[in-house]
Amino acid sequence: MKAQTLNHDCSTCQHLSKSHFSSLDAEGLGEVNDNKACMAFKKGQTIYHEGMRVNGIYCLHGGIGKLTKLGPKGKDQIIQFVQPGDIAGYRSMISNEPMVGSLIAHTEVRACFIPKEIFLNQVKNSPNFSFKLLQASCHELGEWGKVISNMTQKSVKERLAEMLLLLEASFGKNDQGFIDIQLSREELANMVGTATESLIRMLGEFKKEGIISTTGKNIEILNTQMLKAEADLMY
Amino acid sequence: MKAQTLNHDCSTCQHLSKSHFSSLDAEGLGEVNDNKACMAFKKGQTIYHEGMRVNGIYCLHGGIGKLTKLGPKGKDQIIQFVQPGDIAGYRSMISNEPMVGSLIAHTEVRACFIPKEIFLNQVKNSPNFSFKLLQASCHELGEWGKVISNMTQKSVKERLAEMLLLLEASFGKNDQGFIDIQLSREELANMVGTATESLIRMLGEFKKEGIISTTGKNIEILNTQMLKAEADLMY
DNA sequence: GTGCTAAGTTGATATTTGTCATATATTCAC
DNA sequence: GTGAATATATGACAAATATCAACTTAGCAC
Repeated sequence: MKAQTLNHDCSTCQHLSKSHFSSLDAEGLGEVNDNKACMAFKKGQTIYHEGMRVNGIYCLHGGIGKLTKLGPKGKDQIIQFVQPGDIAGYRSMISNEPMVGSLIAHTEVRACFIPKEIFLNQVKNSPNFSFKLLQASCHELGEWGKVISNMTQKSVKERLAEMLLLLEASFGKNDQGFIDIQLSREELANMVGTATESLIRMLGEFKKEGIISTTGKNIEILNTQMLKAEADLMY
Repeated sequence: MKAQTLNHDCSTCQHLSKSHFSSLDAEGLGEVNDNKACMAFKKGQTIYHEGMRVNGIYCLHGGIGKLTKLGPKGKDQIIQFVQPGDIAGYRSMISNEPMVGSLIAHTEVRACFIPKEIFLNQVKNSPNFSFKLLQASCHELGEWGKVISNMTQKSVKERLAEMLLLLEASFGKNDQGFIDIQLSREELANMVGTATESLIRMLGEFKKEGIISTTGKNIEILNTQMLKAEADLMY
């Protein structure tokens, strides 16, 4: 197996088309490319900490990152996953606030660090890019609004059902039909906002009803319709 | 009492300085001013409905609006209040999605409707304005992130305590020391994400402990420190 | 004022969820 | 491989919260 070139070129990055950076012109992309620093992070490593002021953003091009937020009770809640093509940390950069969450390498992660000034230059100079970011953040606000009303109004079981559907939608299935991300029961529990034991019980119920099956950390959705019904989705 | 002029001028609007429109130049503001339509809404009236596609945004200059989101159980949850100087609906306009919530006049409301194309013109032509919006939406994302982890990890009592503090912070106190917004018990319950009866009980506990006092819909915070402790705020 | 309606309150009880203890399984260093 | 650490699972119980029913109060049209 050929070793992956660590310091690859943005213009030939296979994730460029999915990234906001695709709306930059050649000059802008060149500036980013010339000033970025490619980095590799081991599984479990913290890329940046909540509350920190970071001097740039990270653009993932390999692996999966997780954005976690320390809750008032000291539990780390997973707020969002970061996948190749996604950029992390731009919110804090733009609103000039500390990072609202920590970015952790959930698998081995490869990411480019782009210094704050270079990033802000693009925002300033490229109306296209800036509008793309604005669109993205507005879209995300809508999504988070849904999350808020789901979290406050749905039961744990409904939230779990919905989360499983969301995980399958964003990570897809692997060859064996399992959702293509590995999460511990504790992580699942933290995402849904419940105790680990409760989560295990509800997973068990779904298994008993034949809606899902699990092998270790692998989860397969057997009956999407029933799961949607459990999630109380009307759409 | 002199009747308020309905169709007032943006450039002399007393809320301009608090509004994102303040970052427009004279020409841009003029374009907005020439194309806006001032409107008045009675208490309880719906300004726009969730799921609708609206052809513009609303800029409040009088009264209080509430942004509500229909939860999966059919309960209307208040997601956010809209105060003079705030604009509502810009997210959907920019991400080109249906409105994520309904805007309801919580008191009598006066607002200007600014057509979509005029608004988007300013976004396109004024980098300042566009960046302000980007900053605002990024800031809001941070706030909503906090809401998500609070909602999922805190108890109802803690959430109520925090909400009371937030209400006082954003609406202030009136002459008699009451928080300067009137909300029904049901609305309070929906904001916190609990049943009305549960909310009443917890308000009762706070009263018994001397932390707050209530007269009808009026609520006064008697002991901010204790309320902060109840909210489990570490900051 | 009378009566009507909606909002607020309270108590009893059911349901959901969390906590603690403990058992079993899995992983990993060595 | 062995054993220690960690993750997963299950049961019993406690706490938090929702639901239902009844009742009281406040607001409002007439």
